Amino acid sequence: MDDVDRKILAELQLDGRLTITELAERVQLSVSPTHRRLRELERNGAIQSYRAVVNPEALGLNFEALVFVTMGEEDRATLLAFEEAVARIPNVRLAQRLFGDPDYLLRIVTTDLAAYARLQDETLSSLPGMQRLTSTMVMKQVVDDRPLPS
Amino acid sequence: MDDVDRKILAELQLDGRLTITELAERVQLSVSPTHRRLRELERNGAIQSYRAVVNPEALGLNFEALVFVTMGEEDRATLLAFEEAVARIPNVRLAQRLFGDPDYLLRIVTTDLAAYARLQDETLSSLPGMQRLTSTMVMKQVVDDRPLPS
DNA sequence: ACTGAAAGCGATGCAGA
DNA sequence: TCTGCATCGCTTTCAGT
Repeated sequence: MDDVDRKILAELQLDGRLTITELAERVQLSVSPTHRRLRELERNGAIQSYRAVVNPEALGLNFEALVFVTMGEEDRATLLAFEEAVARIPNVRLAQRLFGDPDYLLRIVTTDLAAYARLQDETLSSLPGMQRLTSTMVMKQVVDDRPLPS
Repeated sequence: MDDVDRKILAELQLDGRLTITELAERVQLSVSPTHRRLRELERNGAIQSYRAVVNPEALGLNFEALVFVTMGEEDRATLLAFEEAVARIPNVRLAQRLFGDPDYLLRIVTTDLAAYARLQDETLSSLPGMQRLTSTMVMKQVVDDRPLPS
């Protein structure tokens, strides 16, 4: 992991479909070693995947909420069951376990407020071990899933 | 935006470097119309960009925190100044304005706790209009920036 | 570990239905 | 709007330094 590798990661976070030819020009190296470095970054897990960034509104997903979860039981089995249940809900884009209170943050997208209300009532509020939910509507994306800093 | 377009978006969220040839097979169409549809999805903004998903640890970014921000002043000019200042901090991966309290959520990555402490003291705690910060360390990614649901 | 070249394969554009 | 084809460029591998 030298400066060239870091530059490759930076460029591919900005444009994940860069051709190796173009990438080679940007890192000032010929095609072969650029190709070799890229494959190695993929192999060793520095590059986890490639993704198209899709506009949620194009899919009619116009509503986003953050949910703060406080757990009632904190034993290992309950947390595992909670986390597996959360991972099975497709509307959950991000779920993080936190230190302190709340125990979890969930980032959730739905088509609209009504769909969210249904999701909370039918699914979220009966997650295993969950004691209390506090949810907040997102008004605006100020910084929207930016690349990692160098 | 028909079912084929939705399928294209779903596939490219799973693998943003799919070749058009491979994509065409997955959506059961020949290469030309698949190509045409893809370019149209890019042109109309349904596909906003392509990204390599990089493992933060590969770049030594081992620390993540969530910061809840309560504003002291809420006039338009102050909020604008706050949002612009936040957007200029490279460690901020996500910033959202929320309804209710807190006013903003920030998702922040740094190399370690010490670097975060420095960032909070030197930068975050003097953001324009900011009244109060509450920060929480992230213990674990349960669901890590998943594709949008279909 | 990089350079340069050769071969295979995909992207892109076009004719025809 | 689709299929099928032709051209061009990129990816991938390999010999040489």
